[in-house]
Amino acid sequence: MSSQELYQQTLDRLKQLCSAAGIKLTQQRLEIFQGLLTAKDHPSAEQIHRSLRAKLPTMAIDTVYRTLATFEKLGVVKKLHIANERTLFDPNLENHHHFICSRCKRVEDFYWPDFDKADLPQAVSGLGTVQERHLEVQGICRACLNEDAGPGP
Amino acid sequence: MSSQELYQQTLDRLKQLCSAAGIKLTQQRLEIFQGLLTAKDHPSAEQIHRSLRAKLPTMAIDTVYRTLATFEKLGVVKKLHIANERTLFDPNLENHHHFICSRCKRVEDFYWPDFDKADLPQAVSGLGTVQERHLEVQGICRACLNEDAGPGP
DNA sequence: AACCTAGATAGGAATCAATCCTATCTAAAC
DNA sequence: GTTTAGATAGGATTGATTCCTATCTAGGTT
Repeated sequence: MSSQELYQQTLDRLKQLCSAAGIKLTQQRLEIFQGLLTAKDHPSAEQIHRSLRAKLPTMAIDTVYRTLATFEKLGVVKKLHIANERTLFDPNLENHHHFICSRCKRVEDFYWPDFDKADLPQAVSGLGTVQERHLEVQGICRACLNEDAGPGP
Repeated sequence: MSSQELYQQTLDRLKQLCSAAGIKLTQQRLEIFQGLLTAKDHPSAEQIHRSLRAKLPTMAIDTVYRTLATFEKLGVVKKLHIANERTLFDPNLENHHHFICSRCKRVEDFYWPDFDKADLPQAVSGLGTVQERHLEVQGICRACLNEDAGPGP
């Protein structure tokens, strides 16, 4: 698929989402949407703002926050709150979980379909109805482990 | 056990923790420690500050934050980051998980020892070494469900 | 029991993410 | 093209958290 076609597909998808929600398809929303889809990690609002600055130098950070909040309602992103990190936005819509490096704070996705399907313990049903589950695993990532090992003496 | 004995036990525990870490046992640290142990929920720094104001009217909010950070290092509390909520501090040291009401944001603990012991999927070991796991379940709590039902017509 | 001193606190100032305000702009319906 | 409800820009504001520094104190010393 050409990049022209990819662009068209992206635009169509957002057009569809916006019209379904009854909101306008603005240049800003389109750009932020594209920025999210091309992001391979979990960007913060400020990262997105910075990455769009070259193309749209007048875009306000408030617009990024507002648009991300809108996208959250549309189900395009989910908020991520990691200790000592600013709020991150996850454009990965598939059901997934997070591995967080307690040293460098990098966040990696992983999948565990068997767990997603498994029953939760009795105790939980007593607390209320469940909408979703998210597993957060803390540890040290490969990169940081390699740093520890370092070059030999 | 009398409340006098309970107090003594609390004081001994903190004394031990502080001397092990080589830090001073101050009045403020003791009070915040006690406030945490008696809290049945997950208080914010400001809640703790408010609850101690009557007894220690000069305590600075900064001291609460600093002390909670110290306690986190000592392993006395864990930080909790819930969407759209201020940072909460969890004094529950047992291995446990959280049920978060997406409506009222109340956080409830639950336990799942079988899951704590279960193996994580292959994918995770590729990402790094695991230190801990925490399951976050979102849903609607009993109280909010009852509100929905409301009084009949 | 007064003395020392490294570490701790109080109080106010500063920071920083996030949101609000409002005049202006624009997508999209007519 | 006109209209208008909803959206944005840019600056101001809020609110949680942290920093600064003069003062204080826990806990070891004599």
